Amino acid sequence: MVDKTSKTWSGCPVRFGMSQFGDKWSFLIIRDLMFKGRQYYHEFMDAGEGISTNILANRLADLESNGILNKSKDPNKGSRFIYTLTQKGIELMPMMLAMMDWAEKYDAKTEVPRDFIEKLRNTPEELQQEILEHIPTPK
Amino acid sequence: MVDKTSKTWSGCPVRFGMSQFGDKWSFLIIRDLMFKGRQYYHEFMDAGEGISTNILANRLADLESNGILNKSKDPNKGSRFIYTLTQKGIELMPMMLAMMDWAEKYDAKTEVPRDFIEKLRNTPEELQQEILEHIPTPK
DNA sequence: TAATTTACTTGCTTTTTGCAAGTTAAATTA
DNA sequence: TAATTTAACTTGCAAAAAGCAAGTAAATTA
Repeated sequence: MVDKTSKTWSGCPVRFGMSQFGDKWSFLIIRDLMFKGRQYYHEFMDAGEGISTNILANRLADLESNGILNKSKDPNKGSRFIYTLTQKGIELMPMMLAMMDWAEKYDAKTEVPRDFIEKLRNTPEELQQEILEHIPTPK
Repeated sequence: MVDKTSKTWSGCPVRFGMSQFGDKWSFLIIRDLMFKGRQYYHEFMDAGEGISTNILANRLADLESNGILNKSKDPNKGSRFIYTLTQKGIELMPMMLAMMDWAEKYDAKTEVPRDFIEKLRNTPEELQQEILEHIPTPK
């Protein structure tokens, strides 16, 4: 799990990042929210990564308590909750895009759509704006 | 447009990133190599994060086998090894800088030098070049 | 050549994760 | 309106990983 107890995180930004979202599952949840349009518990479960239900619940709670995502009732279906990125979460986009740029370069198997990667490298601001417009926000 | 169907990105770049450096300790080691000038085993141990020696050895081996860092004998002291970033590792810099930018914004306790953060936000290319010039490379 | 330095490895305990089954609350169906 | 289903978890236990302390091995220094 992400370390929350270490007294010594004050100071370093990388250590702060790790304490807020510094594990595999958190990154994948943020990816789902930011690029895949997923916003329900079962959608994260069914994303195909193999996350366990207790771990998903734990990470969602951590990310919420860190102010990276927001949990609210689905107005159209009261038995569901909707998870969305907060502004703080949305602003992780440059980091995520930088990671994707790197991965596309070094992993032959990575399959980011061609026009996505071209926009990322040629007109990143435009791409970010476009993604932003498609990210659901809490109403 | 941004993909939301989850069918594409079968080789997901975020997942690839996680498989290559996706844990707290790996990020901190990369930070040490990239920004702190650390390059010896004992320097990572003494960085003050509290990493265990077996975990450090494991992460260094993983990062090396993933081609992110390079291990070689210290020509000046044969009982030491020198760890340096490869080109692949160096190219994680934009991601690391994006994380630092975010953390500086959201963590009151983060203490990135003011001119560093200003350069990061105003002339990022220049900053990257500057950092690059200070990163030790394998001889 | 004996002691020391540096970089690990090993064995054991504790913590975290993964897996399966169980629970709860809201919505749908009978 | 009672019974079933759906969605989002929680719980308990086994397995894996991390943390801790002590030990080892290859150079280097005395």
